[in-house]
Amino acid sequence: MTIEEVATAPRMKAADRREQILEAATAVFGAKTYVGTTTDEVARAAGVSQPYVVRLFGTKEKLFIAVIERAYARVIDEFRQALPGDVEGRKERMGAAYTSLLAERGMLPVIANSMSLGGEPVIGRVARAGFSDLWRFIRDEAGFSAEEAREFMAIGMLINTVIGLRLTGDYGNEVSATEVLDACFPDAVANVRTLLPDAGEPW
Amino acid sequence: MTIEEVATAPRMKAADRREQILEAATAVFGAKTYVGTTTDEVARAAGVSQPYVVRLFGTKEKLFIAVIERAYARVIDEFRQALPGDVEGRKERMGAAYTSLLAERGMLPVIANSMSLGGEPVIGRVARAGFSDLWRFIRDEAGFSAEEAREFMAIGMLINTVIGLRLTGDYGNEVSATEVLDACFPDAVANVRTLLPDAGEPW
DNA sequence: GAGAGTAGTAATCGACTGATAACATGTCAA
DNA sequence: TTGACATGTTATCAGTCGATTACTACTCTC
Repeated sequence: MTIEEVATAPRMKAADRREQILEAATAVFGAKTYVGTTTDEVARAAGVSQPYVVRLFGTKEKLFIAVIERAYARVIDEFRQALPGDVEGRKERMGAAYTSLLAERGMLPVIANSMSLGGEPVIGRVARAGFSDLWRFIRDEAGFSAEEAREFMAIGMLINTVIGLRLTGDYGNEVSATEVLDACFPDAVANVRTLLPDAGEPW
Repeated sequence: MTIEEVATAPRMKAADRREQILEAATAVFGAKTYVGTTTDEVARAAGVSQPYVVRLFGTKEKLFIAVIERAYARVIDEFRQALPGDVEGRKERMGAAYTSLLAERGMLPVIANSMSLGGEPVIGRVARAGFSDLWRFIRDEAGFSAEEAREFMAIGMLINTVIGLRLTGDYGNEVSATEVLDACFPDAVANVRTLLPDAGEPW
């Protein structure tokens, strides 16, 4: 049995396979949006057949809901890990925690995408709940004031925009992109750019 | 010839019909995203047949590009009208100008949607150009510093999120939503809510 | 070692969608 | 008024996608 075969070996335990599919789905949904993604693309990214994806999650909608619930939880978890330490540096640490999630494919884009689906009856509810959880964490656990929370979230949304637009590819070539990136990622532009393969499709 | 017939009367001049379709398309694309919208929905919203929409604009993609170019231009135009007057109040006037665009169905959502389509080869380029135009206007014509521009844009993106999530429906019922809305629309919450029919689909 | 549950695939289908083709009707200049 | 062009429509198609069905193969327990 070769290593490659092990990587996509069949007969994985269902829970593990679920997690593997969720990770793949996050990447694909993040790159191509909820509506723009086919269950077959998710399946191939996860190395399983399309019907299996559907059967494991019921419907494409339920799969997406699992993806964004996992994503919101992941962000909050990452924020929580950034809490300990001096209070003055807390905001910076949490900001760094957020951008560090760029390394996890689709994690941020999928959240951004969910925030434009408020019109969807089911997904909309889940997305609003996720947003609410996020906001409450920042206010209650992180102890931000309403103004601080607004500013922090606002910058986060701007970062999402920069990611969604793939502005990183214009860094250095286009004045606006360069300025925005410098503004969003104060001293981490070089680092961030290594995480974002420019025009590369699947984040 | 009845008035109703006049309203959707045939034989409109092509330029007018184009504009009418663009307006309808903005509303529909704004409510259901680019990928999630069918050319037939746009056609019915505009009161014409689906093939005619396709023939007037070539493809669905070209139609969407026309929609977002029009939307970015509209926003900048609205900002420009807010420039005259004392410099101190400029930022507030521009903010009000932005939220006033909520009255134009789909205008803001369509821009928000375009900003998540950076991965699309053609649309992505147009969206980045629109964003760049916006940024340059704020920096050069409005005279914002880089920090001011970042903050202004960031709040704008947060507003887009609030809109996309349909958070307004939770105002008063849900603490997070109430706080965010109060933070985003300082003294215009009541006014803004009249512009946003809560759970209503087509913004 | 057998059989029952678990993990997975191949085949297929109905519904939808963007686009095209063919055709119809209104308008305007000469 | 006529004919050429502009403004539209109906009918239809080829491709795509989520979901279902029926089947196979592995694995673990008793």
